[in-house]
Amino acid sequence: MAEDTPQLGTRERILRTASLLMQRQGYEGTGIKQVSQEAGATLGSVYHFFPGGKQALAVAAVQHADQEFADMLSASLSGEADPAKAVAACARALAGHLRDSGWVDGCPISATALETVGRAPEIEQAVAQAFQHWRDLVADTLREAGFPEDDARDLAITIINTLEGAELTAQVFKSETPLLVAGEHLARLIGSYRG
Amino acid sequence: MAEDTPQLGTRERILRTASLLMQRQGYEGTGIKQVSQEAGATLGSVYHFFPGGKQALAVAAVQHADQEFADMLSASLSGEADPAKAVAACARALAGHLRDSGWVDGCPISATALETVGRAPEIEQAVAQAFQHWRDLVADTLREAGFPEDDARDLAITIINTLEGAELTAQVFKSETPLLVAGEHLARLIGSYRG
DNA sequence: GTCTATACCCCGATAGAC
DNA sequence: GTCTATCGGGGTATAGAC
Repeated sequence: MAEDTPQLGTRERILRTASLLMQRQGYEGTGIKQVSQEAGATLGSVYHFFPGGKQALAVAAVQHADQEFADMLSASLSGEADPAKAVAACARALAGHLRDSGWVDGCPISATALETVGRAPEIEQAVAQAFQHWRDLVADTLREAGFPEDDARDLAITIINTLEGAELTAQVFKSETPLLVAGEHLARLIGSYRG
Repeated sequence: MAEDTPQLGTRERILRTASLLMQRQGYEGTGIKQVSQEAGATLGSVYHFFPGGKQALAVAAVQHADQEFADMLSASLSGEADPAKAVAACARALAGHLRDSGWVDGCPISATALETVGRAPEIEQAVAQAFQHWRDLVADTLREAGFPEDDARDLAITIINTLEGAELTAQVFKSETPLLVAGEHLARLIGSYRG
């Protein structure tokens, strides 16, 4: 675990560590003791900042990951004028990042999502908000490029879904191919609405 | 938990129960004691049939889910002559099944996959084999419909990925929409290769 | 093959001194 | 805000009678 810059506040360090560990190990696989140790904090501090316990920590970690991923998404999407090219570039960026991490840093919240769906409503809601947030960023990009409202909304749904699935598959196969192919297919799909 | 038909062998009961629980709760969230209880077996029986412990049980459960899902996929794909329509029908079938389960029975192995990727090689390999198996079924369907080898292979990758991501998203939003939209977009993508 | 008992460990959570 | 000690429970896994 990378030591975070020491001038970071304790709460922030706990949050980042929890978010990273839950990305890699999921909700059930991540212990509060492990979070406190790798964050360089004590167990008491964790419960001081997150009195709601593990669930509250997970909600905050998901929200933190939401913002981080949204920032990366925005940067990727604004790099190209053509949204089809922008989405393909985004897929390539995700593939590179995944490979650089040794195939462990995929979607920051999908493991937690799958473990808690239908079983921990507060976490589930935070996950839904994140997905909706990312969708909206994509839909906005499409709308600004001139796509009609309905097409933009539907395309945004599929774009996020497909990247999600491709990232999972890329992790399992330890290969960039699923993400790269997904990027090209999504560009093709977007292009098919242009004609 | 539905009581399985009692004439089923103990090993088979354990396997089905483990597969179902890991589908809903993931690998880390599913305990061997819970599996044994809900399967109507004793803890000793579980270790009798799966001396490798929890990891070996998970590998067998993933392989079991692989076969079950492959059967459902084959049935869906062979229901329509046009592969574009067949994939859309498959998405609708998944959506209906997911809804009927109260949004808990999504992809049977993705939770386990995300929790164990890079951390439990044997389970990871079983997951990769399942994904490859499903891909091959789709690729075969496309090839039989006259698609060139390369296109069939790439399309199969994206089709499985997209269904995977759409199922996750449908669970989180408790809505059939992501799967239905994915089905239509995949049909459109397949159609775009028809010239 | 089935069952019970148990060893050993780590989990989430709390209490209370500082 | 930080830290230590600890509680109660559940986790995986094993031993050995039947």
